[in-house]
Amino acid sequence: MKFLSRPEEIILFTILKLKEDAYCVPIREKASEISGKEWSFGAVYVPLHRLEKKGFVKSSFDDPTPIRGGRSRRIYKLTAAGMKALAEVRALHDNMWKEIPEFLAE
Amino acid sequence: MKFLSRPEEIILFTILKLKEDAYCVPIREKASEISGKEWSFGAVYVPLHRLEKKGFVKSSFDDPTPIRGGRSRRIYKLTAAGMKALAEVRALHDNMWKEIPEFLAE
DNA sequence: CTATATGTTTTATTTTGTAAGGGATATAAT
DNA sequence: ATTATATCCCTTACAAAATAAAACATATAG
Repeated sequence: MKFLSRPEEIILFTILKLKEDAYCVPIREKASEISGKEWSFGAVYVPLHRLEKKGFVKSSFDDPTPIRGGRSRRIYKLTAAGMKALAEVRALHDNMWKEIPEFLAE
Repeated sequence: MKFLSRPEEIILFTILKLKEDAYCVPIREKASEISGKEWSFGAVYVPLHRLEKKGFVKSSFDDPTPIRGGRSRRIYKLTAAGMKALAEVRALHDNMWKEIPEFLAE
């Protein structure tokens, strides 16, 4: 197996959706929203670091003077490789399920 | 997170597809076919046992006199809970991706 | 100068994934 | 009969990943 794990997939996906605002706090919120489950910070950070190590995301501290307090934000962006990995896992799922009628999903 | 892992999903899915013939050897073959990657026996067995422990599959030795040699086969079947878990993960994926245009997947 | 809001990061534990090898039994070949 | 071969099951030991919980950092408000 060399596919993205499910948490990795969800995290990459939220980064894709959040665009400019993809830093830890909203990533965690959006991931919770999408999946309907609570995500701890560790559940976001640890995979995120791994994804960066693998070259699937790239990060930068994009905000030298934050508006309200707290440290500057580390913004994440998908790389081309990350995009490809996401697409791969999407295609896997779509191919798997495409012949199975919907009612099995309920 | 409480979703099926990706290997768990794929294994449950192959059991669903194989119906009566869902024992280890063909499960492994079909999983390889679906995912396009090699699966070791351990990669099938260990998750399979875990799935049984959790009540997502049920197994029985269904073949007292095998045709060609070897031991009798352990046949796996999805339980209602397994079906539900599979459907849940399918729905998660479908909801996630439904608004994202196809071309992002290529 | 303390409290609060906002974010990041690490650590320790549990869970999961994988490769490699061992054991069992029925038929085929000699 | 004895050996070989084909099928299949199962375990174990190691590696990787997921998660919860807590620690750390700093800008602004009072």
